[in-house]
Amino acid sequence: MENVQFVDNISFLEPLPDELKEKLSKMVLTKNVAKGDVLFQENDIAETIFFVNNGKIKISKSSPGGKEIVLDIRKAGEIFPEVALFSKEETTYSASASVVEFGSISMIRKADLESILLQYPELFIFIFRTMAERLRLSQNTLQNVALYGKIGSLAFTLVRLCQDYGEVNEHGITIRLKLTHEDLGSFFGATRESVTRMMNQLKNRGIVSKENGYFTVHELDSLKFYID
Amino acid sequence: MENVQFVDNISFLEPLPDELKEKLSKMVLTKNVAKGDVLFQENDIAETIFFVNNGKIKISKSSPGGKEIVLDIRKAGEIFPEVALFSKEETTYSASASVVEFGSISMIRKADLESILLQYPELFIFIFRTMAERLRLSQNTLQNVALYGKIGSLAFTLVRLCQDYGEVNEHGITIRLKLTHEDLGSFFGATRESVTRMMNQLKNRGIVSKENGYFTVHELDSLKFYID
DNA sequence: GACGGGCAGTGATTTCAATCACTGCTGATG
DNA sequence: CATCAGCAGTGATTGAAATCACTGCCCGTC
Repeated sequence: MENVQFVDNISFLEPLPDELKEKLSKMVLTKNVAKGDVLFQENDIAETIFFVNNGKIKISKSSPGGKEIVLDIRKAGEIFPEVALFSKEETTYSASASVVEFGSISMIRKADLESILLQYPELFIFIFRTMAERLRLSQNTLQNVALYGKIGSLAFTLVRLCQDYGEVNEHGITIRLKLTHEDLGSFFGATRESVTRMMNQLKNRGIVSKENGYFTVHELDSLKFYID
Repeated sequence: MENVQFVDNISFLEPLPDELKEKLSKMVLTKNVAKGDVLFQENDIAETIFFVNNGKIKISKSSPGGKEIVLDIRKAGEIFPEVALFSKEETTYSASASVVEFGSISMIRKADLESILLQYPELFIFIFRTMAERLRLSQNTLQNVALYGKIGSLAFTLVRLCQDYGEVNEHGITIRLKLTHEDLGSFFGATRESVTRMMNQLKNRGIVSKENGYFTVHELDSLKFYID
């Protein structure tokens, strides 16, 4: 069954008693998604919560002028948007979600997941913690963008991506996400050209390099130096 | 009793059954605080959660260079830092808290409040919602700082302060918080001089004015125009 | 193997905001 | 009521990053 597979993909559901797992499985709808697919847009009514079984989902907000800020990229095993849980009827999503790497997602109605959470506080606590981490991240990013300049924000973003998507190897930490300079800039509001210039600095100092589309950080500590 | 008073001050505790209220009252310590008092610093071990009975508490992060970013100002009836609840042992506060308007606060051990929350899911949901709102706010601020310039951020900050601290009167909405230009700038990372120049623009256009230390917004819609 | 699209690199210029260096005002305090 | 501290206002200058306008490269595909 598709949906039995789903429960196994999402590790934090593991501690659930079999009975609840069964129940959950019946509540979700699983489907494949392709790069570029839009799961929801900012201001749509928030009725559905998503689990990522596979692939990568970009959570972002954009301005009428076409500029975009990426709040997060969710990967297998993660849930989004937790922020919509337990919100009032008619609350809207506060960001958009689109697929950046094809995969599979499972969808559940907000109210259904809420009732499961109330039956199983351990899960509720897990989601609470997840949201607390997002809040910390968002506030840290804000601090960087507001207090340190663009280079500080770039360094912060690279460190963060190393944590979430880093793969340690003999050269350092490789970020397992295909990213252009423009993509990087959209994490903190810098233009492609600015990112290019800043990355050249980092490259010349031997801190970062790029090979076939993936960035590798050679000196994580030097990056942290830029942050404070 | 001090602590019976405390429970009445915090409106979201109201739906609690008397028995739990009683229990809570025994767990909290209430004390008066004066302007400038520091309740905790970033990186202190997070063991205590606070309720504001009275007064205003500033939640902020600062840089080694002495610059500061204000994440929020909490007022009577609010709780902080929710983000620390259910965190692992030894987790530290991610921001500092200091008193900007004297008043009274009640303190409770993190673990004690957690156990109450688990016994009373309605409260847990309330806190969850509060945190979701903070996350939205933080992400919106980030969007503003990164995508719209400083004027956009200033406008956003004024709108936000109107919502949280606004008092509607014949002239418009007066923000019931004593704020200097420097204070305003610290919400989004601008210097005093920049805020002065931008505020002059807004003043000349009749959008905002300041009388004995309090800002009044005359045209909220014009401000929103700066945001998008 | 030629073509075209998407991304990176780079110089020149402009724009926005920080910084520096003052003056002026106001309200609290001895 | 004189003094002083803290905040606001303002011009000049500097600096960081955006914008504009290109060139060059790599890679997929026709």
